[in-house]
Amino acid sequence: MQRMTTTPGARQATLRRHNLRLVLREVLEASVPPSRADVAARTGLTRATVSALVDRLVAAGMLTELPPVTGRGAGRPAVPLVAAGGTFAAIGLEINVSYLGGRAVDLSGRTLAERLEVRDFHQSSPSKALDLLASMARDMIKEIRASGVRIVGAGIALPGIVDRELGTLRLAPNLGWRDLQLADVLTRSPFSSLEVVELANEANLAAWAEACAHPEARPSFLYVSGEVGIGCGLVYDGQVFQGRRGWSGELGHTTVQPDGPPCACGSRGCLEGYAGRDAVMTGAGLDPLTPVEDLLALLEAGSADAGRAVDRAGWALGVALANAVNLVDIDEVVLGGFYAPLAERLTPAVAEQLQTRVLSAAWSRPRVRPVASGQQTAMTGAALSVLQSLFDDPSSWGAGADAPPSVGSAAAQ
Amino acid sequence: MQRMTTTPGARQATLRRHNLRLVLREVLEASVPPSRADVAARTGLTRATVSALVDRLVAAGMLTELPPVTGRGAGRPAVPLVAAGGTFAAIGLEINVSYLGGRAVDLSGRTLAERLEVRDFHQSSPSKALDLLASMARDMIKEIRASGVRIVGAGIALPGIVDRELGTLRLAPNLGWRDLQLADVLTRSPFSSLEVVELANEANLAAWAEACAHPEARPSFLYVSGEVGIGCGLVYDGQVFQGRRGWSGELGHTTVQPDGPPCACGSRGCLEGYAGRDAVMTGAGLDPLTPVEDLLALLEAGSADAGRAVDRAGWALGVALANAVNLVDIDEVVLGGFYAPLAERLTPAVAEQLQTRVLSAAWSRPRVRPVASGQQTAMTGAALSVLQSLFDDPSSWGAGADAPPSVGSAAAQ
DNA sequence: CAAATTAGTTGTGCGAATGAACTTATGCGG
DNA sequence: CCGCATAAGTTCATTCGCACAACTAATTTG
Repeated sequence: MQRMTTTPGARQATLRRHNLRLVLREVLEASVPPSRADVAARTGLTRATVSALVDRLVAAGMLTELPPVTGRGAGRPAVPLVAAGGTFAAIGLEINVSYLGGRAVDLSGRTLAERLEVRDFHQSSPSKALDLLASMARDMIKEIRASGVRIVGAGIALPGIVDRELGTLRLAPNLGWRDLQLADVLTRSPFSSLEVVELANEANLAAWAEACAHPEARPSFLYVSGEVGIGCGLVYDGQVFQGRRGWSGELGHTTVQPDGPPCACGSRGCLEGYAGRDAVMTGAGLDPLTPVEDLLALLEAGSADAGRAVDRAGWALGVALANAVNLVDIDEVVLGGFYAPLAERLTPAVAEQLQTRVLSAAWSRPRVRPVASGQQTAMTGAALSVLQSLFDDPSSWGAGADAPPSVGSAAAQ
Repeated sequence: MQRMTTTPGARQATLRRHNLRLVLREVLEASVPPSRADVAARTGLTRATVSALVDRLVAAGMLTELPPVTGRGAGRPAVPLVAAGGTFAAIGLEINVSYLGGRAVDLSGRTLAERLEVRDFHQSSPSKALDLLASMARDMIKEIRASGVRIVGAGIALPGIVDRELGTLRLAPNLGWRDLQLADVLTRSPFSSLEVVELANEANLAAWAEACAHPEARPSFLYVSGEVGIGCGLVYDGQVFQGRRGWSGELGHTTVQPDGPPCACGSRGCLEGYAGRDAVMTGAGLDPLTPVEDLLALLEAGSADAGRAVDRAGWALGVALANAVNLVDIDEVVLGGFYAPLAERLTPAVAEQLQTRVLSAAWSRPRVRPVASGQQTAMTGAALSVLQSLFDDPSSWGAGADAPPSVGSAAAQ
């Protein structure tokens, strides 16, 4: 679904780039470490070609050979290939309403560093938050570089509408931020030393992380990120659909009841008014800033208010999601953010609305499940989305040149 | 956003296929017939390479050279290239609730043949309608082949949920059809002689036709097809988003009012109940089968009922579209089907809802406009979508082999 | 009419993948 | 314990598409 403005003519270098990427992906997405021969069989390339490409990727520090496995029948034992750890990493950062943090992730998916600052950022000062974020990033970059890891770049997840082309945060209603030119921030201190710096919507990136949790499956689903605001990310065949300018996924301001209560956005009956964190907490008789655990406790204790608030959220979520599913032909919905811990209670109501309101539900019942990729998913997604630029073109990250004849970094003397 | 299940390894033939397609597209999408040198400049390929590729495409009958244009400054006059007419064509067929028809379209976009049978197919017999469609197709195929044109294939547009993988029409509520195995039909008489036969949703294909109307612009919009049912097609950067199984675009069963009137689909408050053709006609005090012109006349005459019905439709459409726009980051809505003639009256109400309900509307007002690609758009789209398979791989349609040394078909002797 | 300019063609060289033969390393059966 | 079957990985000549540069062709300009 995405094509660059003008596809450039393909030369032979394009061929190699393509196949290099193909081989790298094949290894990274495999459920069990494949050998060169496996990759050759799966891609249709010859063993000779794959071997040459793998050698480049190994030399560039993107893949590693594991010790040969013996005992799998006759023949020379295969050398399994896996993503190399400790050579390339990316930093994912996130500003959210209730926390701010960062995580550095390896090509092999390992977390190399992590920071988290839990604090209320409702109506906060952008410059203070951004300074905090920058110093966190600076700190992590220093730590990681010290251990000899090359940093591909950083991605920043934001809970609002981000114009990825211009580097602007148009609107983050719950942070109280509006029309921020983040492009300047990105050309300053820790970020200016990085090749790739990206902004994106929090929900889109969380969806990315969830998609990467099972790369071999190339899943398709709609990820719903329930926080104070409600965003969503559409994953299609393992790829995230980001939209032309990156504004997709504003599920929270989808209309559930056209004559419903007014919303701060100027519309009426938005999903957020029924299923946003504040609405649910308030409906349950809690302070909006209360942690989810307290709500779970109330539900456990059988509180009628809490039950009603959650049921109403599930109903509204179901209505909004049914609209989305009717529109884009997706059969799985993943509940993330603060919906994840509530999933057991939320799922039946959501599923019921999907069942009655989705036209295709009659022969293909949409599934609903909680997120599988853990906490603070968006910052992981931000890191992974930056690593993607390495997957997409390994040759521009050192896998292009011929492998050096031998020892160490004695090249180009 | 779309990738095949497993991308095959690229060999050198892949390179040529890619560039062949690139050159063909470049010529077809150009707003003014380009020369070989123009194409070279735009693609980044060398003039030599482009020349060789163009020669193949000309030999295969996909491109034609126009007489050299002189008087554009110094230098040897350029030979403009255009899509060749009269060598390749595709057949687009459509079954709709109020008509059934077909259209054969040329590579150059010219209509070579056309058939239309206006009749009421509400709750009709599938086999009768399909027989009629098949005989129409047979007739057109014969006529076109007689004039020496090669037929690439046929596409069939259907007003319902089509499973493109299985070749099944799952549900077409207004035809009264359900779970039809069309795969058999497609392996029978006129269709069995064609290389490409495709099924798709009517709205998706109409969106395709609309997208092809301005190929040089690579437009992005949401096409709304208002008929008895309401479907939509998402066009993104000139490409139609068809969904995994082709079920996308069921806008008509999007919820506008969760506790609204029950719909035949089993849900409540579906858009179709407010803005479907039957609802609008009935609301205006007309018989559902009345032609749109009568409704326009009533509006002209100042009928309060008609005005109210259309306004209500515009409001509901606006609500439903706002949800869609919030979800997918599209800034243009195109009104097609019976909404096209009503567009002048409908647009303000739709635009008003979009303005208040779309979160990004504050800084990027969504545009609303009527369709530009004429009547029975879906069958044109069906033909164009089949031609796409030729654009996508010209080499498999005769542009692969080396150009014959000279005269006629005296090759391979 | 010569010089400048641009379009299109020709021929050489390079690079990436192929394919077949080869080397390496194991299991298995006598 | 040896030799054969088997499979992984490597080597090298071949193939093929594109780049590059030199060339020819056809026009405008002065």
